[in-house]
Amino acid sequence: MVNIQRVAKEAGVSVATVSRVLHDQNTVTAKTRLKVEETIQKLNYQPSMLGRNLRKSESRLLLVLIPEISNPFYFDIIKGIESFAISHNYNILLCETDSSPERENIYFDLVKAKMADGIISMDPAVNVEALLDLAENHAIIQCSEYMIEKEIPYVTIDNEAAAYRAVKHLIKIGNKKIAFINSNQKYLYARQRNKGYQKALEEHGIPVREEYIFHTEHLGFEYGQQAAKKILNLNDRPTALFAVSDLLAIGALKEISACGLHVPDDMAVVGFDKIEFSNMTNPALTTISQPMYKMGTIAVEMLIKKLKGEKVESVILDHELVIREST
Amino acid sequence: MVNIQRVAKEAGVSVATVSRVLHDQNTVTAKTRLKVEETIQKLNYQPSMLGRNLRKSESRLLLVLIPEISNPFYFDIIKGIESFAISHNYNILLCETDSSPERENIYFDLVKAKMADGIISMDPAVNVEALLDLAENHAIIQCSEYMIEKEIPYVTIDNEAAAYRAVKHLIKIGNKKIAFINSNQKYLYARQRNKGYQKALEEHGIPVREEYIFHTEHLGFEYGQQAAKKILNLNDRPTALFAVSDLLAIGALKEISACGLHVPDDMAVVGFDKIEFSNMTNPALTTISQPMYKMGTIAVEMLIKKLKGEKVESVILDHELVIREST
DNA sequence: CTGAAAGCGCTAACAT
DNA sequence: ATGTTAGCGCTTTCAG
Repeated sequence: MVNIQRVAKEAGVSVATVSRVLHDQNTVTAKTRLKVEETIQKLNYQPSMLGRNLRKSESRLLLVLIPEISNPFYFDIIKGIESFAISHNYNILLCETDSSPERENIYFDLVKAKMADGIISMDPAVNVEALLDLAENHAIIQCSEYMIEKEIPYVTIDNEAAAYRAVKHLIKIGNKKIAFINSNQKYLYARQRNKGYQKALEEHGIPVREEYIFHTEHLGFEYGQQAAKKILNLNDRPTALFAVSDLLAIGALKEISACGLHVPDDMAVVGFDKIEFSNMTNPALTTISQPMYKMGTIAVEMLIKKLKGEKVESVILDHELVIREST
Repeated sequence: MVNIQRVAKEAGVSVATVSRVLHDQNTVTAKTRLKVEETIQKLNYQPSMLGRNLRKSESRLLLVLIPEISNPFYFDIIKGIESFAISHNYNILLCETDSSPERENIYFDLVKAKMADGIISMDPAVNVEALLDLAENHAIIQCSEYMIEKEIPYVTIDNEAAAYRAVKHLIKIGNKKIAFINSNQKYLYARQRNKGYQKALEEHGIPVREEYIFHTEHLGFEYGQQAAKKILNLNDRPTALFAVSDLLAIGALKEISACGLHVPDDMAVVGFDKIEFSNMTNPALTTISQPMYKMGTIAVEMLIKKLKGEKVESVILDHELVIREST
């Protein structure tokens, strides 16, 4: 392996000068610079980041914690994160936690061991204690999910307002019996969306019926199917349903048509997230769209600021209702 | 930051002893070990990987190159890679190349700069020259895609046999006019699957009709839709279609039902990959399943072997035909 | 404008 | 069983 010493010797200069050339410092004569650059070419020298990292005590690696790599909700966020990070000379380590504390710990340890500089956490099931603990000495940003009253900066949308908007849309087009497929209430976003659901109903004088509200353990097609099955078996069958995730809504769509019913005539359906699939279903899904890509870029921007020691403020972004064929 | 020196001083031993305790070497007295362990606890010492990495000249980071993070084809492969890697103390840097050479180069440079130890390439559009060049001095494995006659080890399935199997199934259930949605022939897998398609037809005395073969630039729903549109407009309309990717097949499904036609009665459809979503379509998609997870674990296993300097052999895995409602 | 040298935190060969 | 020490490759301060 050819190192900086070797280049210096070959070019007849000191390692300091090679380093200066490498970093575009103007304190080098054109002539010296040329000589060094030629030598670098000739020897095909590539500076090792290992040395650099140790010296500067940084890794330029950022961790992104997500529960499941296959959840399409994260795709565009990750794209945003990646593009911003790369353009600022950071790399992204995508970490699938499976919402398991052990798995999470591996990644937390990576930061403690200086193998990564900071974390963007998108796992709603993250171990809060551990995260807060880590945040004392390390740069951490939460994306999409967050903790009220805690000092970890976050970027998110207004979940309550978004759910309210979705349900209000269902009411406007004539539905009064609206089922709600929510995920586990231990997640803040689930509680907030539940609030939005209830608020919309109450505002229109529609009583909230507990038997219309369902909770799923995970976000996946099959959980949507199961919930839909229960909804369809209800005595006083709802005419519409709102699911907190497109995945759940798509599963429900499948179940509804499997029962020979028609969307939206027999049952209107609204999802959440506007994942790409949601336009491929039959009928195409009405859903809430979040500015994913932007959320990603903002999250890294905040993280990099934090890494520099700057003060960062949390951000709440706008959402949109995308009306398609399912309502 | 508390370092090994500090621990050594505090515990009244040498840094070597601390290092020995850290690495579970038995050459340390129980008493000394205890003292050191207590000190580590007390100071909350966490060894820095930066120092370790420089010293050992390794990063324990593996790159996984994929064209698109959102392509479900890769999900289980990645899961397999991750679990095997983590259990062997490696971490995975998932790299989205967008099939762009510039983007790819960023990652190749990461390896050259010793920031990563090796690469698993799954990008069929990878810059072959650059990859072969890199492979001269670095550990590289190809997964799913590969190069014939080149020395980079790979793990894959028999694409020709799989396509042959799919088309033969369509013939068996009574189809003679079978359209084929392939991706760009510049990819080896596309050429191999094309061979399988032709072989099945020829074996049953069915002439290969050029107008039944379509090529898409990318693998995405919308490309499948477009191709299906053309197929449906054909004078002598096919009664079945085989797509080289579930994504394409699902797009086709959407288009077919949008035209008021019925699958499988008017048009039987077979996909490829058995992505999760392929079971959520209406009707559920018949498809070819590859042992993704296993492919992933084998790929890392090969890479780690290579890193150790061992000789590795390429592997070809089995596939399966999963018959569902679309045929 | 350039060079010498310290040192980032760790491992491991060698010495005791 | 434990300590001493060189050195991984780099950046940066200080001197000249």
